[in-house]
Amino acid sequence: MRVRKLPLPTPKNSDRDYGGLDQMSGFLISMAQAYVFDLFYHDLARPGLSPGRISALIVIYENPGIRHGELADMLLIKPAQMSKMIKSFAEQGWVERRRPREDERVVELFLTTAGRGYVEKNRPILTQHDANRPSGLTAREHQQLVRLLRKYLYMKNQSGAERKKSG
Amino acid sequence: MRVRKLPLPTPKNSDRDYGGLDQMSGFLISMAQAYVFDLFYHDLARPGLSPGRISALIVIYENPGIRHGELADMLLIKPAQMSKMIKSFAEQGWVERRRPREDERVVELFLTTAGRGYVEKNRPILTQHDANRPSGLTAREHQQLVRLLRKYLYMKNQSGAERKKSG
DNA sequence: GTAAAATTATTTCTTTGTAAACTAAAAATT
DNA sequence: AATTTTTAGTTTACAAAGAAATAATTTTAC
Repeated sequence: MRVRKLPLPTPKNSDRDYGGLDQMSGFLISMAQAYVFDLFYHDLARPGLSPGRISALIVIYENPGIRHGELADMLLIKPAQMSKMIKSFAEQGWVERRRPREDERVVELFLTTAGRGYVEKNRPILTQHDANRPSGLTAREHQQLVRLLRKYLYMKNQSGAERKKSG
Repeated sequence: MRVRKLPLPTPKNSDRDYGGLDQMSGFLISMAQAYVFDLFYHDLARPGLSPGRISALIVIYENPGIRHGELADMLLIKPAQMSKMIKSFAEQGWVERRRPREDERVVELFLTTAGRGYVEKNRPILTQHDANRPSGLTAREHQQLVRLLRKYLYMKNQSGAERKKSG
C-alpha cells in the first residue's frame, strides 16, 4: 500500500524485512527525519519556510550578533549553505550582516524589524506543529525521546527549573 | 570554536540559546540525522557507499522480488529518487529489474551475485559503525532510543525473542 | 467493449546541500 | 617588518533529493 499520496504521510509497516536496519539508531534517525520533513511540508508548506530556515532565524533572533560560523556549528549546517541562506535572508530584508572593526573577517548577524516580525509570527506555528505532530508515542515517551536525543547530541542538561522563569 | 574541520565531527554545545528549538523533537531529530551523516562519511566514506544506498541494497537482499514502490515506501524515499538509485545499481551490475507478465507496470528487484557479495561485505561494516558510533548515551539509553524511535515510526514491536532464532 | 480513472515507474526540471577552490584579514614565524 | 600560516566567509562546480509532468499498463464505469 502506497502512503505518500494520501493527505497525511504516515510511516507504514510492511511485512517486509529490514534485515537488521530497524535496530540501528542511525537508520531509525534517518527515517524519523524523513518522516518529520514530510509532515512539516504537508502541514506548513509555504514559500520560503523550511525547517532549516526558520531554525536559523530563531537562533539569530535569540542571539543577536551571533557569528556566521557559530550559527552554522549550532545547526550542523555547512558554512557554504549557511552563506547562501544568509544571503537570501539579507535580500528578503530579514537579516543584516555587520563586519566588526576589530576583526573584519567576521560577520555578525542581526534580525531587522521585519525579520523579528517574521519569527514572532511563525515560531508559534512551528512549536504548535511539533507538539501536535502525530507519532506512535505517548506524551511521556515523547519527553523521553527529547531527553535522549539531547543527550545523544551532547547537549547540556538544562537544570531542573524552567529557564524562562529563571533570572 | 569550529568543529567541522577536526577529524571527528562532534556536536558542540555553544553557550548560545536555541530559543526553544532544543526542546522540539523535530529539530533534535534533524540535528541527530546531520550528526549521523557526518560521522558516516567521516568513517566510511568510499565511492558509491551512502546510508541510503546501502540500506536499499540490504532491503533488497532480504526481500528478493520486492517491488520498486514497496522499497521506496519502506525507506521513505521518493519514487523518483528510487528510480535513479535502482538505475545506478543496475548499471553497476548489483540489481536486476524484472517486469512480471501478470502486471507489466510493476518492477521486481533482485540482487545479482555481485550485489549479494557487496552487501555481505559491507553490512557488517555498517552494523559495526552503528554500534560503535560515539554519542552521549550509555548502551542502555541507546537501546531505549532505538525502542522509542521504532515506536515513533509506528514500527511493530518485535516480540520478546530474537527474530533470527525464531522459525 | 470502449472511455475514463487509477496505478506504477521513469524522466525532466528545480531546489537544496556539500566539497573544494578562492578572497580577505588576522596571527604566528622568522 | 616581511612571509607564512591560520581563520572566516563566499563563490563555484557538482551531487543528492524532490515535485511535477510523462509514459505505460491495468482497473473501473458506463
